[in-house]
Amino acid sequence: MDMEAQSHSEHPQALRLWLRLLTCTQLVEKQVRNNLREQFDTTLPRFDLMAQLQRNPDGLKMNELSRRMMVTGGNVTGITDQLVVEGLVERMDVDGDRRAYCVRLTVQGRKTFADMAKRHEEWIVAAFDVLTPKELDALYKLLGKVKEHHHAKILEAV
Amino acid sequence: MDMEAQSHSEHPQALRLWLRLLTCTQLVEKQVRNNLREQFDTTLPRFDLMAQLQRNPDGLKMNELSRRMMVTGGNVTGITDQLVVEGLVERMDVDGDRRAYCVRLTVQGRKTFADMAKRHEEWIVAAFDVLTPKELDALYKLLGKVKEHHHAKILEAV
DNA sequence: CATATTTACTTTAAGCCTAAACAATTGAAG
DNA sequence: CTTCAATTGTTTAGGCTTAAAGTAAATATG
Repeated sequence: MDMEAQSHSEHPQALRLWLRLLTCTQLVEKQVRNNLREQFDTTLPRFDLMAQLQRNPDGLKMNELSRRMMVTGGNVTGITDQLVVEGLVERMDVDGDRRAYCVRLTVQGRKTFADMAKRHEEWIVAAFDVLTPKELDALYKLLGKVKEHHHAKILEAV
Repeated sequence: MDMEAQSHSEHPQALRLWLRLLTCTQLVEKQVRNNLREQFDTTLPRFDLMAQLQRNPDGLKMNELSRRMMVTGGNVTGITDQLVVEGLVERMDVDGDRRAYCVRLTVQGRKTFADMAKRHEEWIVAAFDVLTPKELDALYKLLGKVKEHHHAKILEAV
């Protein structure tokens, strides 16, 4: 029994798809959150922020983190504060712009993230291992159309 | 530029798929949240709770709402409190169990929800109208496999 | 240079969400 | 009946998230 279990039959296919998309995402996401909490005593937002920094070893400015993570700047401030207290990231001054910070993983942060990322990948692979490589690819491409469509509509509105 | 834009090429296909699934869900969800706020001055959790009650005109107990919405009981308490203050739902006593409440839409709640649901359906249809009916169905079925797989793993763990 | 606008980040208030602890009731077992 | 366990719902503390307002610095414009 979950959110989509009772969608009315007269609902258009798009609505049923949306509920199922939401259900799938939430199932996987809840699993990841639980695992991060139980196995590493951390949270998904902190993991996501560190993942961005891992991909950008020279560091990122707060607004770049905000854009990449698709969350507000105030949110990045709070998560970064926590990670600084935990000693996993550091704020570095930016030459030539005293307004900005450059956020980087610390040595400890890189080590900690590497451990988490390894397990995280296993969880994700397990979540989708019911699909064949062909199905995985088909799903990826279909979602790509949805994503591009959304992007196009945003531009059109401007 | 979003969360999946920089996933490393050596990442397995499952990881790339997960990031894209998350991105798509967040794009649509953010749009729905914004529309609900701007056009109806309400939130997605309140809309979701009312949607459950709309499908169950005789009302639902708190724990049934919790299960269907896939959130904790404490969360349902908070959202219900808000909707009661707004006059959109009411708590009814349950005969024979003085612990439980039965939550129902009020007359005003049914009217308000009907307006919102109409617009909500339009937003969702628009979000996926880039897909043909065949593609919609294919996506629905692929996600169904993922969902059932997850369900099966939960049972297996017991 | 001086003013005005934009940019980068933080703070605040409010709501969502969870896990854990709590209170009250029900039901089961002796 | 009595006691113990399970169920139902709430409360609490802490973290995430946003929109909006605020601060400080950079930049554009006259």
